[in-house]
Amino acid sequence: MRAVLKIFKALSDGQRLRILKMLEIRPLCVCEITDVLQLASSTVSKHLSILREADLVIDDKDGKWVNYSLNTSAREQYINQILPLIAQWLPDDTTVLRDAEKVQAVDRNMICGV
Amino acid sequence: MRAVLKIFKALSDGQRLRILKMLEIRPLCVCEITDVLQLASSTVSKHLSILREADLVIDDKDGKWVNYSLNTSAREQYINQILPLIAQWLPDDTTVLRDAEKVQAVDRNMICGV
DNA sequence: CCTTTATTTCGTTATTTGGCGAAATATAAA
DNA sequence: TTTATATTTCGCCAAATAACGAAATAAAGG
Repeated sequence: MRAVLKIFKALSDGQRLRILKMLEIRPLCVCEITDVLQLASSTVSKHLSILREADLVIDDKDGKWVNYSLNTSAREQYINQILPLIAQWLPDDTTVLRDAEKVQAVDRNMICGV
Repeated sequence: MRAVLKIFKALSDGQRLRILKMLEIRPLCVCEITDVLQLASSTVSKHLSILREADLVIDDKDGKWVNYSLNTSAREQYINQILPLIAQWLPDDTTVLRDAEKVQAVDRNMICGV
């Protein structure tokens, strides 16, 4: 039950849902997500660690960047079953749509460290 | 997004997950659930109202009793998709199994108002 | 080596949440 | 109508959570 609870707790926050929906588009680094959500980078980092602890996302170190992506090949069935559900949810949510547009436009070399 | 968040928040508590797993067996009244979870009835009532607000359960008034059951015919797809997932999760969880045994044995006329 | 950039960790604060008991409500039974 | 039972609402407290900024860590580039 511990694992399931961790997953639902991770999913029960608006910012983290937004992050997951953004990651459906493509992998993102912390500062790209920070730019979209308009939160402190420490806050975004914390959200990502909660998603990672729940096995919903994985992180990939690439030089000074850490790329986060959906854990689409998780060992746990919970993740394999819930991520596809979320992927088909909220297609018309205004916040999610606006975030998606921002993700399309964002370039990490432009926005990070400005 | 509000509706989805409500659902995930409702699911992100251990006692509420236990309640949902118990309701998979059969509809239950507040005092039966109170007996299994060993919480104050006011606390159980609050948990049930959160599950009801999320549309995960429905309540049926029957005299002095209020029977709660899974909302298996919800209008929202979120509910229709997530309840079956939860139904197949945690089949071997010790707490869930112990709760299930208690539900089998419980008789509202015996335990309520003792 | 030193500086810059990206990220994480830590400490603090405000808000939310889960728990209880007492009081209020509703219904059944006497 | 009075009493008993089931449930909900309310007010309170303790614990958990989301947010921030500052400090620590890690890697790139001069």
